[in-house]
Amino acid sequence: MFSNTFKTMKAAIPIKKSEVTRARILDVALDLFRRHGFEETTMRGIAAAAGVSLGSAYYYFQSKEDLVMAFYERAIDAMTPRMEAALSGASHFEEKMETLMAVKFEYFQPNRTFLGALLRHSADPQNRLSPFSEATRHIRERDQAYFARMINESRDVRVPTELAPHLPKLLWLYQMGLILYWIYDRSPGQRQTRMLRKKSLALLVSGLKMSRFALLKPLRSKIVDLIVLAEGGQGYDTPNEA
Amino acid sequence: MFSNTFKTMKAAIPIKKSEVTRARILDVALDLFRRHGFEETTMRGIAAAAGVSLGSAYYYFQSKEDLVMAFYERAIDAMTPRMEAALSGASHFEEKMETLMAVKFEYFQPNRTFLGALLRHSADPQNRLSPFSEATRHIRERDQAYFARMINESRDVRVPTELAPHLPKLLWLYQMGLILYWIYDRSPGQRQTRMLRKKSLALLVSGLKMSRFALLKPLRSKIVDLIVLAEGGQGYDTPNEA
DNA sequence: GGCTGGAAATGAACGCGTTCAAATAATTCT
DNA sequence: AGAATTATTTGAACGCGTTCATTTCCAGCC
Repeated sequence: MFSNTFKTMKAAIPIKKSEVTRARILDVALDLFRRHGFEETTMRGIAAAAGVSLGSAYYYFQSKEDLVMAFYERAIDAMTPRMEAALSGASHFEEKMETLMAVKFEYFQPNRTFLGALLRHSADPQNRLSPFSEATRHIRERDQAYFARMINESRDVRVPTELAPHLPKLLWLYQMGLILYWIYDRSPGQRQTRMLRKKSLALLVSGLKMSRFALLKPLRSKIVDLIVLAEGGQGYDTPNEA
Repeated sequence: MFSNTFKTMKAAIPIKKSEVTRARILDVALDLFRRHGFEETTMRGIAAAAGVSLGSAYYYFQSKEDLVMAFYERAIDAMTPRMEAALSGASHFEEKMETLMAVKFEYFQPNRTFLGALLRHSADPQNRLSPFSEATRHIRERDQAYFARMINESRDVRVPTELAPHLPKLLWLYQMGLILYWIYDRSPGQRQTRMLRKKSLALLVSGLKMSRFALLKPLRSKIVDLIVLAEGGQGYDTPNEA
């Protein structure tokens, strides 16, 4: 079973040959995606460049989209330690948020163009590649957990209790929006997005601070109401008037 | 050239035969889309059902997506009189907004499912079918003009002058968001969306009314700032700090 | 009538993602 | 060891959207 388990050696590292092949196909594919874009890259091209038959490529990846899913997984794994560092490196909420997002933007930078081909299905929760799909749920939740941690570990921002449980999802959504904007940002060096990141985050922070004002209680409640309604909807039996 | 120009009749209406064929293909296509969905319907199937060859279908419509574009055009033409009626029928802002959106939801109702197949590219402004694309610009602008009119004709809502020029686009965006939500709303009868429409509109209206408070001036300015930054970006040379 | 040029119509062919029955290689069982 | 089972590999084939060289149609002109 282990092709690298030499008969004469005891301590060979058990890496399946198939996993090497799988990794090679993925590497080649991502390289081609980055260089020529998602659409332009064909499965036949990937197979040829990886030195396998077309059928073999499909043996390891059920579809072309699956290659992108594998990229997703790889990305979140690679970003995890950097996100940890970002969280412990900063102390204030705004700074934490900033560095957390910087990790993502830096990591996705080389893949920005082909990431677009992927996120253009983002509005469709039915599509596997959508950030809202069932297939990406584990990635999404793992990601949102970081925002939750970030909120808990920030002592400078106090969130109203009714808003607190929804904040991780909201921040994640905010981040997705920025990434989406970034992908289609045609300004040189995407400085448009950089500006938007800075200004919107500042606004977000002041909004969060404002959200505690007692005067805004009714408005806040209505907003939370709306969030609950919009996000879940698993058969809440909502009364006619709120 | 005019096949329905009978030799013995003078006043025959000059409808090109080709236009009849074109319309027939479109009718058949939309019918199939509605009944079986966009993906499931093939160009070969459309051609067969319309009684033309595959090549002919492509003679009239450059692509499968073009059929959807034609649907768009047809939709906005059909909705125009109803939107006029909606605007003049109501007097208050909230009511106008409500009826205006009701027109859309009613018209799109029978096409809800296949509209999804189309709007799932909505996040990609490069895609022709996206509501943000260059190809749909004329539809979008024509649509936004209705929101502009609605604001002007509503005497019960006064909008801060700095916010006013952006409001049509914002309202249009709000509407697009609701439609998108509606399309993927899996609750029975999409009552989830109905609730969301009601509550979010109420919140929107109170938000608009609040936006005039002098106390909120700095916040408002920052938001407008953000809107300007996000929407255009045609090379604004924005200073470092705002 | 025949001629002509553009509009309309055609079906074969291409490249694509994907599927699949079959062949081959590797591993496990006896 | 050999047999049985499982993992991997293969290329042909399918259905799709799309393209294109070619043919058919038809109104206007001689």
